[in-house]
Amino acid sequence: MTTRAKIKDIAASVGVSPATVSRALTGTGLVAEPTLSRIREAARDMNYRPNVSARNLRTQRSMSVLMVVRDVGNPFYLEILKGVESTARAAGYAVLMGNTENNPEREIEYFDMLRDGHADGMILITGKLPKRDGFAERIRNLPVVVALEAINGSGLPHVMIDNEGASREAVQHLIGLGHRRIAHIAGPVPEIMSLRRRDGYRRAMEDAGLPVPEGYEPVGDYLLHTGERLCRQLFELPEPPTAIFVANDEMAFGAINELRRMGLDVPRDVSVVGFDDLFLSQAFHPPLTTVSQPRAAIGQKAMELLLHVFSGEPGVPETVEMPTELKLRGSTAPLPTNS
Amino acid sequence: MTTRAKIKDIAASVGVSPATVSRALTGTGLVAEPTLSRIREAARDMNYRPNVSARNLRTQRSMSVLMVVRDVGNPFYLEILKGVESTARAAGYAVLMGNTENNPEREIEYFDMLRDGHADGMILITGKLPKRDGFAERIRNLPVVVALEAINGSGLPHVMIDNEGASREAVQHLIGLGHRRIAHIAGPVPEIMSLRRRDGYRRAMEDAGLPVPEGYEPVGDYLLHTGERLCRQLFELPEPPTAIFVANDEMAFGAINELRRMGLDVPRDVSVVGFDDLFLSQAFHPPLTTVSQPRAAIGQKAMELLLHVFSGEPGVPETVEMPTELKLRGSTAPLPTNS
DNA sequence: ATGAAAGCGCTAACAT
DNA sequence: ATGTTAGCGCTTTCAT
Repeated sequence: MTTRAKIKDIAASVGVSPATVSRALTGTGLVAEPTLSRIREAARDMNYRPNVSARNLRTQRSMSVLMVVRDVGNPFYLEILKGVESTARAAGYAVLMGNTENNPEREIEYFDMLRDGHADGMILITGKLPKRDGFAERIRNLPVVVALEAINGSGLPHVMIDNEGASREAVQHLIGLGHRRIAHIAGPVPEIMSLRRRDGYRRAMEDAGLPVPEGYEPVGDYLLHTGERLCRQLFELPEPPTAIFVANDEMAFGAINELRRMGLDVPRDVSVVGFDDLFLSQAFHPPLTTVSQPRAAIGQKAMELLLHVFSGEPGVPETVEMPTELKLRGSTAPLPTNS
Repeated sequence: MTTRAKIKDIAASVGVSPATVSRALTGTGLVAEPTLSRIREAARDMNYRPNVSARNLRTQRSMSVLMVVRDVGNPFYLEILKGVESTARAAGYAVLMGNTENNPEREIEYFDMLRDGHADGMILITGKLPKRDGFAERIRNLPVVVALEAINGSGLPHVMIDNEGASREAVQHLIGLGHRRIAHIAGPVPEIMSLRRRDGYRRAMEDAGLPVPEGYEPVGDYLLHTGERLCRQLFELPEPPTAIFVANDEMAFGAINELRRMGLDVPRDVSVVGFDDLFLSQAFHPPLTTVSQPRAAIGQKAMELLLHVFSGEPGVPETVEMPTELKLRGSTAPLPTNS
């Protein structure tokens, strides 16, 4: 490994000034044809690569974006990352991944990275901001786009799905199958996303004139075992449900496993609908009927929004809503007429 | 957002030279106590953050590492990333994620990023290197660590599991349950990892004096539907197996679903063992008996190896082997004695 | 169309 | 213990 070639080396080798080499290689200024080719050739021969630190220092941009999630270990975010990444790459940006683990300190660290020049912009998928005084104001004009979960009153552009509408559709599907005793296992309830999904459930029930009995809306935390526990709880009620709309797939898996343990068959005895359409939802038994989110498209859109912000052009939309799709699979069935 | 404070501004405000400020803030040189505190205070007041481009340009390091996988969408890599990330952070490094999608061109791009100064080192989890002439030689001395899959003859340090030993143990478990007709659904076979797992299967069979009949080693590609297809194929053989060792969980899910479709019960009629211990393997029905890899620990170890390389100290081990664990769950059962 | 020169913000010799 | 100075590699005025 010889020492790295610098722009000066190319200049010397071709017999021009460093400035000309820079112009030729960045394609910005005009360089005459005989010189241009010779410079490009020399660069290739010498295996030249521009030093990003030097370039970034000079141009005051890093050509990187930061995507911050609350848990890198969650496969859900990966498809979003894919969408972000491909769009970013196409525009010449690298993507850095950040992981907050729900720790506000770490969120702040990532905002700091933005200010450090580590990245030119950020895509936040964390559902909340650090509760520092004046934090929301301080970041209002930072190049940040929020994905997946709204952040109350942050004023930042965000790309979302219609959680309430999608939930309503899911519950309407159950109602259409003849179910009347439909329960909802909710997500962690102070969070906007969980509330929206529960709103959708309530709305569908109300529209159909169906009651939501006491105990039909247990609150969970999106984790497998909680799905099991809350499902058991539902079936200890005097009038257990015949169908459950669960706020995410992971808890839905738990619920289905618990039903099986209780000797109930899904979908014959109980119908279950999830939300997310995880990688394995169709491999599950029974294949899960669930709300599918266009994850890659959400990532793509978020990155497009960020590029729009970068461009400095006006008219960045504050909210972009992406369509969802209710995937009808094997975990839902008509209510037997004699039930 | 006022304009960003620079080191010069702090120097002016405190009444010292920029060099002193730098020394105080980096903690490197000794700065006397009255000055030190005043500088720190001023930095905090002015909300100072060092410009990374400038620092990197000067120090010739980026304090970032690159973790490159072949598919960010695969949840399997996430736990590894977690291990890498926490270790990297503790050492002051940021982690960049790269995604090759099995495209050699993109792999080369990431190697280029290393040379660009984008990152100081790289953790590769791709199982192969671009087949450029002389590529292996060119990178031999680069700060690169390979994780999870060996790269034949790359000479790079790598952290692995004992694929052969773990597979052997898995098959021995089936043998111990009384199974004799044991098949193996393999991974893509030119790849080392698949070969090792198959070797482990063969070794266990041979040690037990069991035959591997024609057609008992179909070759797959780690995908769900392939698991289904190859499983069906196995049961079209004159003597179908009573147990299957599948090279990864995803194909194992497919196999189990296919068995159910064929009216066979797992584990009553057929036992199935997987490899990976995915997030949902214990939520699956039946819960999958499988080989668990210490993913976070693998990531952590890989990063530690990279830090060792950075340190310039000798004695970087070429291979580190991490322990696996066979998780006994519900997809395996003793062979009925009258079978 | 090309060159000369300055400077992005920081750190590290070298001096004192 | 602190200041002076130079320079990391690049891009970009400003000349010509």
